[in-house]
Amino acid sequence: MPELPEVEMSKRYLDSTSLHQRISNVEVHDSYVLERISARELGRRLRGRRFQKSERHGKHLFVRAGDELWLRLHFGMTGALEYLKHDKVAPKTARVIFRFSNSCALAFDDQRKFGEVGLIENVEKFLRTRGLGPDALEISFPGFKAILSKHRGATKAILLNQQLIAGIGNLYADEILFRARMHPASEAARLRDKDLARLFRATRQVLAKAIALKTDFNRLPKSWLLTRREKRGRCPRCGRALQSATIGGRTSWFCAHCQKRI
DNA sequence: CTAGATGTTAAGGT
DNA sequence: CACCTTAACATCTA
Repeated sequence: MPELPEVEMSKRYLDSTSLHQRISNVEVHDSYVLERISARELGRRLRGRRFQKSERHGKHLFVRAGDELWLRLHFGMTGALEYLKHDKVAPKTARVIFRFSNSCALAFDDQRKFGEVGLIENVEKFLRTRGLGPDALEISFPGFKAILSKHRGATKAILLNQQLIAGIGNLYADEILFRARMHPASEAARLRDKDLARLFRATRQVLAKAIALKTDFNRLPKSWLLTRREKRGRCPRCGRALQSATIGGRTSWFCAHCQKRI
């Protein structure tokens, strides 16, 4: 479930496993995930280089491999990284494998192939071109407020719009709205300062807590909606049945009693 | 067998 | 222009 917290975990995983090793080869097992680059070119540009550091923005991960050379990873719906120690065999759905000269490797695994692997020259330029908004954990309250109040539409749709705020996906958006006790369909432009402050606090709290718990769903607090986000799920706060509705094109789960429409 | 699933984008409508 | 909905992508599971 690669939303901001999961991508942050992938960043830390990559940082702790895959830096400073000489890239000896790049195997592309399915070029469907390659973005604007051929398998041959990807290998040609990366071979002989080392991953130096990584940066995350929203759901994107950038790995520096040289001057003006960054690997860009997006995890789509099912993307994940797996470090393969000493020729350990890659998972069947590994789409790209970065082989290191120490016989270890980093696999980009992606069952559903909605992920993206590409090379870019400049992170800032990429963010601009892609039109991504500020990272959900970097944005300030004034910035958050400005974005929400300037746009019409359901609050949840704004939270999900990567061009406005980058990193929040469908699951965490539901949790954020639950913690802020706000109905997902509340008109964003109508939120008052105290509502915005609540929503901002919930955003930071949910994302930070998810990271602190290493995005392990089994360890999420019992008070969270996420663990009950399913048919016949009940509100952890009041015990009433949760409802689902399509908002912003995605399925939303919420408690109609605790989350009032503003 | 069918519907739906964590992400993104294009197309068409209001 | 700003917003909405729907469909599409690939693949698995309930």
